[in-house]
Amino acid sequence: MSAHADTETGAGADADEVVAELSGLVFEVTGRLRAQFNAAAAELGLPPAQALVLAKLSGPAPMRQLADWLSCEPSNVTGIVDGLERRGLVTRQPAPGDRRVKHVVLTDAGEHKRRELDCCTHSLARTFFELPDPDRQQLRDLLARVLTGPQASTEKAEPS
Amino acid sequence: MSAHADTETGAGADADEVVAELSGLVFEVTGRLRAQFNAAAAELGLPPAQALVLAKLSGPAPMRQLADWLSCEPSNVTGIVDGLERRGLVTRQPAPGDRRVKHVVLTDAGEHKRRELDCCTHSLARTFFELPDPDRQQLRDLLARVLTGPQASTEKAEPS
DNA sequence: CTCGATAGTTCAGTTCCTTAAGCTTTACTC
DNA sequence: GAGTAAAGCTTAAGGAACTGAACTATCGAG
Repeated sequence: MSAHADTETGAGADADEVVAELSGLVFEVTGRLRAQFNAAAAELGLPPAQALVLAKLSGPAPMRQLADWLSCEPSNVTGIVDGLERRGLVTRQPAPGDRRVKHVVLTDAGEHKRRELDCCTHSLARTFFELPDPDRQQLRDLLARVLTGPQASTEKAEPS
Repeated sequence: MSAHADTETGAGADADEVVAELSGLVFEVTGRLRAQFNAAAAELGLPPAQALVLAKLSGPAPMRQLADWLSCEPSNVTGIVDGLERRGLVTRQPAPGDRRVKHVVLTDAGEHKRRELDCCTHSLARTFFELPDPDRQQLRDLLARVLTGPQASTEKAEPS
């Protein structure tokens, strides 16, 4: 793999190579994860995107927010929510205070299905990230820091 | 959150909670990553799945292998490769030795586009995983271990 | 040679997703 | 208050992704 182990850092890597490897790994991980999630969703009779929405939907949320969650156009959300509604898992309710917005809310069946899906994804994560406990916590912390962005990472102790 | 903090591990977590958090984080990370990758692909005039194939395709590979990479049905691959062929990025060539299989091989334009895409994904990974170097290496190592599966994870020091 | 498995394709049908209108309701401005 | 811009959602048209079933062609083993 590392044809030019030029530096003597021990781990055999300048930053670019680490990034390249990371890129490849992330590709692979997300690919497998997506496949397994889709399979789990299909098991419950749900298409991928609809399952994704269901998983995210804890309380009533406006359509617009779903579009943000999915990083897609609002017009797309219409179809996905249509699907969920057809399956009886959500309903559209007029939002109080602003008659433009419609809130997507879970039905009882939707709540139930959501719990099932949640259970699936957790057990999926449990078997997928088959690591000793401390490593799992470390992975969690690293990912959390990645999500919060480059923020308090350079400073070690905040100046209080 | 942790209603039953029964153990006193200090980090406030029994394994289930860590897994639950990990599940949520991974959801978020993969979602954003997918969105950014799709955007980068669109920048190069490529639909997501075709970009995915292009990124994976280093040498000639039979259709079947692509299906495995994408975790999808072979019939789906036909369409995706049709798209890449229409764009002049790959060609289908009969495999020597077995006249059933067709190899998907990059054209010159395909090689070029692939390099562009590679460059994009690397710079994407670089900015997405904005962490100090040692943390980045650690993340890489953890992901690598996740991919290789539950194998030499219980032992700490390899005998080498 | 015949059978059964394997590699690809085609076809029909669903889902996802985007752009470009359009409609209704709000918010801003004069 | 009237006029206008903006926001939230929907519709319509079209491309791309994906599956399942049926089909062709090839390979391998008996």
